Amino acid sequence: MNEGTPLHTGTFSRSALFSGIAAEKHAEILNSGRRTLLESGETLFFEGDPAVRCYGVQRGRLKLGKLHEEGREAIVRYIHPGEITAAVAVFCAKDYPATAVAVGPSEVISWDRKTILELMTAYPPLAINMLRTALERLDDIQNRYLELQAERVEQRIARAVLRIMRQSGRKTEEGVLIDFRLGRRDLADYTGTTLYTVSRALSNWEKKGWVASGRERIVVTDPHALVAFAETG
Amino acid sequence: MNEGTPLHTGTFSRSALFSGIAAEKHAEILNSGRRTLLESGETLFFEGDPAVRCYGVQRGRLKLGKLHEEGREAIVRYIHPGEITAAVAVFCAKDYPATAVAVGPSEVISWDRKTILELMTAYPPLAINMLRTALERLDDIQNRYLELQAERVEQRIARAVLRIMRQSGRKTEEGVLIDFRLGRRDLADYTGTTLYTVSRALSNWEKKGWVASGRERIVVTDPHALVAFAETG
DNA sequence: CGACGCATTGACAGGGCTCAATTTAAGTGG
DNA sequence: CCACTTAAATTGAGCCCTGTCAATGCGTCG
Repeated sequence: MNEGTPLHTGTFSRSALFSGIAAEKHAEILNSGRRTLLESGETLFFEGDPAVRCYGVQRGRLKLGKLHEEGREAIVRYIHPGEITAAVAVFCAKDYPATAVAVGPSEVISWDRKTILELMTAYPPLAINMLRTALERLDDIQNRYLELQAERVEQRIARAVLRIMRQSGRKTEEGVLIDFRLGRRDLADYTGTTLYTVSRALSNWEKKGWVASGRERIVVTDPHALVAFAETG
Repeated sequence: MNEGTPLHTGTFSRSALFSGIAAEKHAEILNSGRRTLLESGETLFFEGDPAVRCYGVQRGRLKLGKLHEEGREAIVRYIHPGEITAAVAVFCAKDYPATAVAVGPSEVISWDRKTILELMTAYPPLAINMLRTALERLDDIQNRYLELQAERVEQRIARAVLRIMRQSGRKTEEGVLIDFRLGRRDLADYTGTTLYTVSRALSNWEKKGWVASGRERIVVTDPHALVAFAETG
């Protein structure tokens, strides 16, 4: 699963989060956090008030999900290296009923509420950068909200595949491979549909030669065609 | 339209945005912005890079909408007094294809990118407070995203009415009145459905005695029943 | 190699969108 | 104050997309 070159790379310690902050301060900020290794499938919880922490992903990938009564789960987003998550849990006092599952072995750095607030007061650019990423996500989810309202399922699935591909694609000779285990069920939970509909869409695209898919594995063989479909319906 | 007592009040100058900042600095921050009066129906645009500004609502109410090809509009949220909007336009360099329409006569204060960044660097709590509200909205829209995925339309409409009621309700002897012009079409754009479906839902609830509605006017006569319906389906 | 989990495919039903025709209410100008 | 205009709301009929359920196939991992 390591062939090909990634379209997009990110490392936490030199992410946009630290722009505007002197390089020698990075280490200080990183050291005030706690490093944790996660094995594939391990779950992080964000509930339990005093102990809430926010997490930066160093290595690996987290699947941020939220439950909505009766077992129906939705995937809110994937958290890639260089990104931070669960800030909501830290800043909005109330419980944050979400869970993050490690997709593959991962490494995270976490801070408790008090520490992160002190760091932000000490380094205003840190607060501003966190604000920027929060706003980017707000924009992202607002767009997905619009799509969910206005577009047909198959179109939404196409957009989701493309979005994930841009974040986690590896260029291979076959096409762009999504380089982590992504099942039909995951895509369904991410786009708000059922695994059956996702399966039908993929079969459909496979016939047209736009993708090649297998068990928890998707390769986009004709990105242009898929983009065209995503945009015109 | 002024009978009854509001459930919820807000003024910009003493909003959560300024918590942790010395009172005498409020005026300084407010004065570095530009005051604008809007008449009902007037529209703000957030595109046009150099001039982008973010807006705080002093008085009145803004309807934040986003277009999605072919005239289909979605209402992202209502901005109430004490809240700020269009921070996305300021922080994420790209265009923010959204518009805010004044619902009733309104007054806003706005800052350009440079000014707001300087203010946040000078007053770290300002950045932290903006981060907090951004995260609250992120949480809000994530929840609505889940609802859109998991719930039936009628249930979503109920949640929307309740949400708006909590923000903009006035207690009258008839029930809780939503104190601004809110048409079927608005509710439909807010919940991702059609005005026909909204109309049917309201007719339905009217028969049950949960609401009393008229032209661009909704009174929730039995909030408990509506809450029960919103939560159980 | 066997068993479990993931994926595929078909049949079916129904929720909600679309379109069209009316009715009701608000606003406007004489 | 009333007639007129215009926009909002209601209601019905039809149909399509997509969720649901069931049966089967297949790839992986223990």
